[in-house]
Amino acid sequence: MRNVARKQQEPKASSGTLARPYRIEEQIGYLLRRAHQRASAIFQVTIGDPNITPTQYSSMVKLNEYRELSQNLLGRLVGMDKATMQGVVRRLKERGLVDSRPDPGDARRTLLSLTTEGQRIVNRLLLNGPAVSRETLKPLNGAEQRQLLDLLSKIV
Amino acid sequence: MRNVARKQQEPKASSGTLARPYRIEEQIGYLLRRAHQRASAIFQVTIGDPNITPTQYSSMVKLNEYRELSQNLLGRLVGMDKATMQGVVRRLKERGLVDSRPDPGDARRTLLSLTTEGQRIVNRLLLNGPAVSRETLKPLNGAEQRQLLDLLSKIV
DNA sequence: CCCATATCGTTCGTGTACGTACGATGACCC
DNA sequence: GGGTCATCGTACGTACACGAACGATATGGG
Repeated sequence: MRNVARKQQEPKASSGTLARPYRIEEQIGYLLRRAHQRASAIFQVTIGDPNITPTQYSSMVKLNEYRELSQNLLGRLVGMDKATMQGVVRRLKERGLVDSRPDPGDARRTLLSLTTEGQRIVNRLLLNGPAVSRETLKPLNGAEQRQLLDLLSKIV
Repeated sequence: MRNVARKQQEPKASSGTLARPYRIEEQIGYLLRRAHQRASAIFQVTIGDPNITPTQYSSMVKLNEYRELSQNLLGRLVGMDKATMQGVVRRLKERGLVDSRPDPGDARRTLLSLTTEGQRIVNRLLLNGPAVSRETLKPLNGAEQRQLLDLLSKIV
C-alpha cells in the first residue's frame, strides 16, 4: 500500500511555552463526541432491535415509568428539546409504539403513552439494557466505571 | 401554573431484587449523550464564531497541523466516517476555508488543505479553544478533570 | 498480465439535535 | 375581563452521524 499521504508530515511543534500543548484529542468535547459515537454503536448491536435508537429507547423507558406524559415534559425528562422530541415521537407513533390523546385539562398539550405493542417491545429491550452499559464500560474496572458515571453526572 | 401532568405518578418501583435498579439517567450512554450536548452548547457560545461547529473546528485544527491530507485520512484522524466527512468538507469548501486538489500519486484521493482565510480563522479560534474546555470542565476540580479525560480516553 | 480484493469519494436514506418563528392556548395581574 | 407574558406543539432550515450502494482506481497474487 502506498502511504505517501499517510504520515507525510508530523504535526507542527507546539509553542515554546511550558503550557500543555493544545491537542484536539485531549479536549473534553472531542472525547465526549468519540465516546458517544462508540456508545451508540454498541447500543445498536447490543440492544437486540436494529430499528430502535438510543433516544427512542430512553423515551420509551420513560413512558413505561410514567404511564402518560406530555411531549414537552417527556423531552425534559430525557434531555431533548421540543423540536427533536417532535421527530422522535412522530416516528414512534408511525410504528404504532406510542399513542397520543389531547390533554383534557390543557388544550395545548398532547398526552403520550405506550401502546400494548410499545410496552411489549420496551420490556424486551430492558432485558438487554444492562448489557449495553456493561459492554460500553468494559475497558474500565469497577472503580473506574463508578468514577466515570459520577464525573459525567457532575458535568451534565 | 397547572401541573397535573407534571408528576402525575411516581415511576414504578424496581424489581424486588437487591440488584441496582435500572435507571436511564445512570446509564453510560445516556450520560454521554447529555454531556456531549452540553459540551457542544458551550463550544457554540465560547469559540467566538457562531458559524463554526465542533467537527468543522477539529477538522480545521488537524488540517492546520498536517498541511495536506486526503479526505478519508482526515476523517480517520478526527473520528468521522467518510459520509459525514463529505458534508463537513463540502461546507468548509463552500465557505472558502478549505481547498482541494487531486492527489497526483493516487487518482482516487483528493488532497485537502486550509486556504489563507481558513488558516487565519483557525488560528483565531485556537485562542478560544482552551476556554471551551475549561468552561466545560468547570464543575470539576483539577484532579477530577484529569480523571475524566483519562477515563474517556480509555473507552474511546 | 489479469483478476480478485480493497480503498476512495459520492450519493441516498434515516435519524438525532437545535435555532427560529409561528399560532393556539393558558396563567397572571391590574 | 382584558391585556401581557409564558408554554405547547409544529414547521423549516442547517448540521452531524452512519449504513448501504456505487463507480473509479489501486494493489497484490497467481
